[in-house]
Amino acid sequence: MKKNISTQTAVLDDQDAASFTERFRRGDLFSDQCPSRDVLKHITSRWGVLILVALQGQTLRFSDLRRKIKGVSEKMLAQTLQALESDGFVKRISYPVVPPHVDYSLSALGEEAAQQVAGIANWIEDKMPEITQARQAVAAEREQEAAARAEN
Amino acid sequence: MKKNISTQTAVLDDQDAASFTERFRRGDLFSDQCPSRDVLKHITSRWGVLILVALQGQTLRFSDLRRKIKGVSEKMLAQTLQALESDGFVKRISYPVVPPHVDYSLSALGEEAAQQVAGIANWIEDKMPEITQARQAVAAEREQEAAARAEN
DNA sequence: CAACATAAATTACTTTTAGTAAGTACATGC
DNA sequence: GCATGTACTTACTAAAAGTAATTTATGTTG
Repeated sequence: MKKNISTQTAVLDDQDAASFTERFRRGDLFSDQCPSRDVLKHITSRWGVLILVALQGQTLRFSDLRRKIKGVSEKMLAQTLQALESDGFVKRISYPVVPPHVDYSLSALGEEAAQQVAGIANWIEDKMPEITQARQAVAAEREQEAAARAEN
Repeated sequence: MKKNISTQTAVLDDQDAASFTERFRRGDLFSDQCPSRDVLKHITSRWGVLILVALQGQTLRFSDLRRKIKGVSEKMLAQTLQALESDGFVKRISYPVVPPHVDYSLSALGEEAAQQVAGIANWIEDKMPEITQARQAVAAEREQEAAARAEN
């Protein structure tokens, strides 16, 4: 933490400190250091989104998830599941058998989060043709500009 | 691409190749290599979410965004804006004046995307107290388990 | 007239994160 | 006694993000 030099800044910092807890109790994603940023990070992480959508309304084993979410490594799957578990979105139930058997499912909070990210996921899948078209249009524009710059 | 050894796998690969375009025309986020994965990456990237929400319904300059989104570096802001522009979500208008003036706003497609991510953003901010509680509960559980393991 | 400020980047460099491949534990079937 | 299946973990490498200084062109200040 920064040391205060003048009395005035000290007072200002104290006001900040007083509102700090209150400001972060309800999340504020535009604020640096707000814990909600970590939650956003976990939920919207590359594999977090897909895990949440995959587990919506169903229980799956580790290997099921690995098969369903094409391209995820065991390391990242385990890591992301642990992050989501820490946030209370994912429930992990381990049966002490050999070979191991571990079930993953969503908590009530996790199902809510999953609905939100499913919104994005479905929107992207739906609009993918439009997006592809838009990407090509932007790329074409850029080429034209590049050609115009080359003439000078 | 893998070389086919038997005729049978060749046929299977041809089927895959035939359906490849069709399978990816509409996005499939669970498929590896589907272009929709890149779009998801851009939209749900650490700063992508915040940029989309910040630009919802309004035009902002580069420096406005930098001020609004606390903690973003100039490099990452520029980089993420470029990615979102490539996907056709963000419109960039540069006025050739000194000092430079560049306006950023959302396209129709971008506004739709922003609505989706705003859903997550608002949900997190709303539920942050609950999430904080859940996290503490999970942390407490883990400590208990750790203590139980230590007894053995 | 030289120094400085300004907005929007970009570049070089460091640190953090993600990806890859191999290893671990233990019972069961061949 | 060696391969198999499951859910991880670990060591290493590649990629991405963070940090700080530099760029560009011009108008204002001293």
